[in-house]
Amino acid sequence: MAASTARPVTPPLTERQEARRRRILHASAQLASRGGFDAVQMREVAESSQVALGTLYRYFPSKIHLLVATMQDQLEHMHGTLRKKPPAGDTPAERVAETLMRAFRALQREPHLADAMVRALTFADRSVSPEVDQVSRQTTVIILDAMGQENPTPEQLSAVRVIEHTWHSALITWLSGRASIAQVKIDIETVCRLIDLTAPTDT
Amino acid sequence: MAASTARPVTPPLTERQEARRRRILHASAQLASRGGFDAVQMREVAESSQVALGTLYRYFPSKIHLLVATMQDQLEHMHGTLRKKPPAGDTPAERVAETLMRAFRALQREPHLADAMVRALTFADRSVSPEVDQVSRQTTVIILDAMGQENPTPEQLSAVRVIEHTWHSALITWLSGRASIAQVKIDIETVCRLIDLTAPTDT
DNA sequence: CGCTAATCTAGAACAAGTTACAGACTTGAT
DNA sequence: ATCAAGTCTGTAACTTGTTCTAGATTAGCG
Repeated sequence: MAASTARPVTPPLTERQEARRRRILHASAQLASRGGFDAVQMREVAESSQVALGTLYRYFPSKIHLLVATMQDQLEHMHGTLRKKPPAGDTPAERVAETLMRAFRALQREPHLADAMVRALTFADRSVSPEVDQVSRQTTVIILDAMGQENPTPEQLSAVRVIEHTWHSALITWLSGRASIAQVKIDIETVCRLIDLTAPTDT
Repeated sequence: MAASTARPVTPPLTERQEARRRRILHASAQLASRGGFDAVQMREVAESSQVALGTLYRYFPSKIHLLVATMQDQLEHMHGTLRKKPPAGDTPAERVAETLMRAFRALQREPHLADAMVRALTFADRSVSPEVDQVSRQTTVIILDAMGQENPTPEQLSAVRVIEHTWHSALITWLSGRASIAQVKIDIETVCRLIDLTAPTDT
């Protein structure tokens, strides 16, 4: 089972197609950076990226797909950036918390973009599951990286999932103005303690 | 401070108005129970509840407001139900996990309704913050109830917030088919361990 | 009862996501 | 170079959330 894990239907894009795709993602991020989720209007994205509306929909079958893809794109960036300066904490919990806080600070620099991406991510329905899952896997990798765990136990994977849950939901409460930055920090630090709970138990 | 904690602008409703409000919420829940978020169409809600579209919007200024209010409504129900049979676990963590799993099973009985409510909750923007906050407070009360904690420490409140984060986000992953029921159970149990971490520490 | 303000109704109108389609352009193979 | 298949463009249409308006109804008050 699980022959091709990723895109089942991605006949390699030509150069111009790749360029179109980039233009679209760029326009999406740009519009999102201004007014957040609402400002990413499909007609505007099409116009900004010099592509017909129908073409936009051929590349990204819905606004949600587009924004989730935008998030994938940004995540890759971020992972690259984070790799360069690995977190310095002594314990896995500290390093994960530090990593997430660093990501959080990056999001704070573009709160509108964060709004668009995170709202899309949590609003996505089943039709976007593969893409959302991809984002989730990418996030998992980042967290495991920070933990410095090569072979996580199932227990640790649960902890990582819970951390991701908290991460997404805490972002939402922050974006909708119901939690302060300080509170998000506390929540992240709190949930990261779960790692200590599952880390040195056995072997 | 905090004179009127709740609705600042709620001149008491007449009987007929109260009835209209109930009809609307009922129609909303009913439509949601069928097709989830998408099936709750404002025109249909208006028609089902025998109210003009404009009136619907006077009562609930957006679809999201309506669905969040529907969730408040359902939460009250649930809180009542949960009260009757308090959880039987020995530790606070067990009792909270048991309570949430009970709530989860209730949601499983109406997955479409759950979809509509949870999607609305996480998609809500700042304009719905008061209402979403109300839901959050209600959830907090339910969890604290299960813990049996009268005077939670700030640390415990953080743990509760993290549990709520996990609860919402885990529901989302389940609703969008990216996590199984078993996985949600594990995540809930995992995060509830945080309670042990913060419970008997001091005093 | 009769008045006035607020509320409700029916329905049109508008906004943005999505779909549909006819014609022009590209691509790849021969 | 030519042809067929697949893409892209421009544009209109459709859907559903939201807003607006004019006229009916209701509620509270003298």
